[in-house]
Amino acid sequence: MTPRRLAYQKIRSDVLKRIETGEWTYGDAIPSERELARTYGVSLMTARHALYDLECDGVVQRRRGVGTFVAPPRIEFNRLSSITEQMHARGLQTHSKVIAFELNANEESAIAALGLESEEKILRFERLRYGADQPFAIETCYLPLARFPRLRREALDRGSLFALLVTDYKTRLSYADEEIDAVAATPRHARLLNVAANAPLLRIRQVIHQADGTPVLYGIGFYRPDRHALVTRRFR
Amino acid sequence: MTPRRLAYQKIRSDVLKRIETGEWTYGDAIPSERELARTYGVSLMTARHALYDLECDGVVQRRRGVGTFVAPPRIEFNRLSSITEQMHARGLQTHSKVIAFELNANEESAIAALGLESEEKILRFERLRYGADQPFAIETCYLPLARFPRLRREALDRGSLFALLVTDYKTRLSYADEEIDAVAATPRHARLLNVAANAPLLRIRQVIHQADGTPVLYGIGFYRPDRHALVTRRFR
DNA sequence: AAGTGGTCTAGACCACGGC
DNA sequence: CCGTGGTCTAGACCACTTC
Repeated sequence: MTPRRLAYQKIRSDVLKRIETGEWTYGDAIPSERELARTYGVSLMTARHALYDLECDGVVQRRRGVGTFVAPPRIEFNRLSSITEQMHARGLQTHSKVIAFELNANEESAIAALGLESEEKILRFERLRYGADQPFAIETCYLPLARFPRLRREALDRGSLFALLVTDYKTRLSYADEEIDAVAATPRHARLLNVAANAPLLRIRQVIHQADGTPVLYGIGFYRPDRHALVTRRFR
Repeated sequence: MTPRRLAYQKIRSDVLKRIETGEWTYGDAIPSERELARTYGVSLMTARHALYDLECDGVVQRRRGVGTFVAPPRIEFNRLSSITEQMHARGLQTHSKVIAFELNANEESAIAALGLESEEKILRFERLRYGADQPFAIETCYLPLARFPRLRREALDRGSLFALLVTDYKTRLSYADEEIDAVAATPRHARLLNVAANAPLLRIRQVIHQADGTPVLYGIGFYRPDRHALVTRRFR
């Protein structure tokens, strides 16, 4: 349970919940500032604070003289999200198989990407990822062992790595720098992904940072281009 | 008619100006809420409002118990820019060779991407792009002829397509939706790009929109992954 | 202890939109 | 006209950081 001691956060999350559950949907008017202030027994400024935050987050649109309305659902571009989250958002099932797990890896590229000293221990694991029961990606992750002790292989089998980092290790994920290119499948990759040898694969290398800027994860993923295309929007 | 300056906006823009002129730079403390309130003769809440807005815009960082500071300059990621612009920013020379130019193309994918009727005329051209005198990409562009009449082959040889669209046709470029994957080089691509047949290539398909949302350009690019990687930053 | 940002009150008046 | 959001006041107390 999360402590809800702040009045404006209480209002904020209550409104958010009603929108998320579909009780209020796109275009619906939500209670006015004065009404919220009255029902929650707070001052106008406090009710405003809640609505202002929701407007900044794009959840809500306010029109002077008219009211406050649920904003149209946003399409999130360029968002850092895990495969599990992406697939789930589209209503697709995923699962993974951990095919390698090593407590003391030693790879220069990972050490450099994570900004570590060469003596530090690194956790390395490799997962074969499935969507609709077909393998579509191989991902290798490197994490500093000191930051994530007791991370066990079994935990990875069960669920989302992102969820694990956030809940079990209190990681505040912030951003990822990514480099995307194309490579030919090695015989091993070809076998695991069920494609021809030398078939083109999309390769994404990423360093994920937490809120304070510290790198927490270095990942290399190889994706079957027929099953996973990267979609982005760029602005001028 | 002079729009009356609201107190919090006045504070906001004054602070912004001092940052833009370099009077206050990255890391500097800016006056506290109470100090701003006093010097502008407004209440605390009003000074707070100004600082809160600046924080939302990422101009300023606030730290409880410490103060408010100028935020580090933001790096613009995921910006829509042409190859010419990207290369130029890194101090690299590029040139292109137009290897196809067709006034009345008829390709379903392009017509659909541009949201046109099937009878409309489409301009199609293909360019082989060089960086440091080595070919690294083949790009095919489709544009609605009605929007860009008199676009001549010679103009493309000379300079940047983006510059042409902006200056000669008053196009206000706004955003691009892109789809990125990997494909094997066709024999023709392999020959032009000087790679082995079936070598992996990065493929980027994009629809560029102008400010009013109208699609103005559909492009397919094939990139040698050893000479051109895509770099992005994604935020949580 | 002093100073900072964070939350909150109980009002006020203004600007706007719809009826 | 009434109800809406937008701005603003003059205080209050709390939580946090630094000295």
